[in-house]
Amino acid sequence: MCGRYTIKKNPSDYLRQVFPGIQFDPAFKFQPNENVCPTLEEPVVLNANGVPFCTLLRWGLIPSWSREEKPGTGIINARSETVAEKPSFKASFRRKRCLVPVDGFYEWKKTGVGSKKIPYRFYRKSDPFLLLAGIWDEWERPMGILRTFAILTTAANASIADVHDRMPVILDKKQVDQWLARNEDTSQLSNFFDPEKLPALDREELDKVKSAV
DNA sequence: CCAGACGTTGTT
DNA sequence: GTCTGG
DNA sequence: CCAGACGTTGTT
DNA sequence: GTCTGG
Repeated sequence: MCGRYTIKKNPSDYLRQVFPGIQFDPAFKFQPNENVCPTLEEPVVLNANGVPFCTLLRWGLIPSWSREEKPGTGIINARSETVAEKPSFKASFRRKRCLVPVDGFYEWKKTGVGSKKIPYRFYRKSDPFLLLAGIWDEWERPMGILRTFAILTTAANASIADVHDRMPVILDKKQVDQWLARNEDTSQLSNFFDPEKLPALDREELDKVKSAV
C-alpha cells in the first residue's frame, strides 16, 4: 500500500519538463518532507480547464457527499482493481484524476519478531521522481472548500513483493497526459494498473523513518 | 420505493 | 489492545 | 501509514 | 453522487 512517502526535492522543474505548459497555483509552496503522512497538504497535478495545474491538496480523500462532522483522516488509498466501480470513488475516477509527485515511498516489512517492522524506502535511481496515480474531490464546508486526494494501489510487483503485497500505481511519462485528460471514457485506463508493467524499483533499508517535519 | 452506507490496510 | 494525530 | 497516548481522585 | 438491502 502506500501510507507514507517522501518529497525531499522540489518537483517544479521536473513537472515543467513532463508537462510543458503546466501552471502553478500562486499559493503553491514547496515543503520538503522525508515522511509525508495522511492529512498533510502536498503537491499534486490535476487538470484545470484543460491545463495541467500544480497545487496543494490534503492527503485523505473526503468525498463531496460526506456528511458534516468527523470525516476524520479520509481515505488514503483506493484499490485500482475496483476504483471504477466503488460508489465512493466512481465520480472522482471519471472526472477528477491527479498525479502525486514523490521521490520515494515507504513500506514496512513485518519480521515476525514481536511486532517489529523494518521500513524500506522505494524509489527509482534512473528518475528523480515517481508520478503516482491519484483521485481527488472537493467537500464543501461552511468555511470554504476542502480538496483532498487518495493514491491508487495495486498488487506489489516483483521488485517489492518480499517487503509488502501492495504498492502505489506509478505512471509512465507517456501515460500521464491520458491519465489527466478530461475524458470520462475510462476503459483504457485500467491498462495502467498491471503491477508487472510498473517499473522495477530500487530500495534502501532503514532503521527508522525520520519523524515528520 | 426509501434509508443508509459508501474505504484501505492489516490482523484475527 | 486500540484510538488519535500528523 | 506509524508513533504515541491511553485515567481518576484528591491534594498542592 | 450512487449502490445495496429490506
